[in-house]
Amino acid sequence: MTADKIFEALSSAPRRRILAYLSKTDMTAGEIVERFADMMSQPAISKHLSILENAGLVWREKRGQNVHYGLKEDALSGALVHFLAEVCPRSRPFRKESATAARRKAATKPE
Amino acid sequence: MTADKIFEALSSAPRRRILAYLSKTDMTAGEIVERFADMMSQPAISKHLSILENAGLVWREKRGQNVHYGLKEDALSGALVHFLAEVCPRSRPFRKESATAARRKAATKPE
DNA sequence: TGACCATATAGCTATTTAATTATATAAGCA
DNA sequence: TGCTTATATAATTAAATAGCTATATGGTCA
Repeated sequence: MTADKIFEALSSAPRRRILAYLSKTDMTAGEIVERFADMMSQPAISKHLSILENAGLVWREKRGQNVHYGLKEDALSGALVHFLAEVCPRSRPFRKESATAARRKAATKPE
Repeated sequence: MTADKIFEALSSAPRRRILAYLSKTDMTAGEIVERFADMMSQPAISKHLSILENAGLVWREKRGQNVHYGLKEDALSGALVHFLAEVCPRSRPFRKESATAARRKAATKPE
């Protein structure tokens, strides 16, 4: 939830790749592990997922034997837009646009 | 210049703080060191600056005895907006806005 | 209950990171 | 030239990260 945790979570290429997968659709841990087959072990992915969850960037839901993960778009775009607004003053317009996007998303998929 | 380097550069709180300073005005290395007095040594700051430069997020110019640093807003906002567009499909509108902002910035401060 | 999935945790190791102090480089000035 | 200031680099060390294998946890199903 803090900027520290979010940016640290984003500093890993595998974790950014997981976020990209989740941006298309929710997935189970096992499905994500498959995408990294012969590249990384199951426990490694599990760790990455817990880091992402801890940063507040993904949600997790146990359904029976499986654990489903999904992207929390608001948290991600919110954090980056906030940072951009702070550090790229000339990009201020982003802010207004972000508020709109956030509202649109909130209406679609309440967390 | 790569996403890897940029996100790794952004993963450090002191480095993000340096970027925030530079978003207000260009500074010399020494001025930046002062802001971190009794928190971090001069060589530590020097290293952070070289990581930021290496990621393409700041420029550096030697003027006499001093070295001036400044933010490369285009690189920073470009990278983050590109990432947002990839990972937060519902934030697509950002893209159009970003193109506008980039053009505005390019006209103001060519790299 | 007992075997079998799916996922998480433990314990370990190698690598990377971030800081420090000490020193080098190079510009400015007496 | 020789001193001082500004910045970078080197060498070292402590702590954090990322991966692995092995194992635990907890749900499902016969």
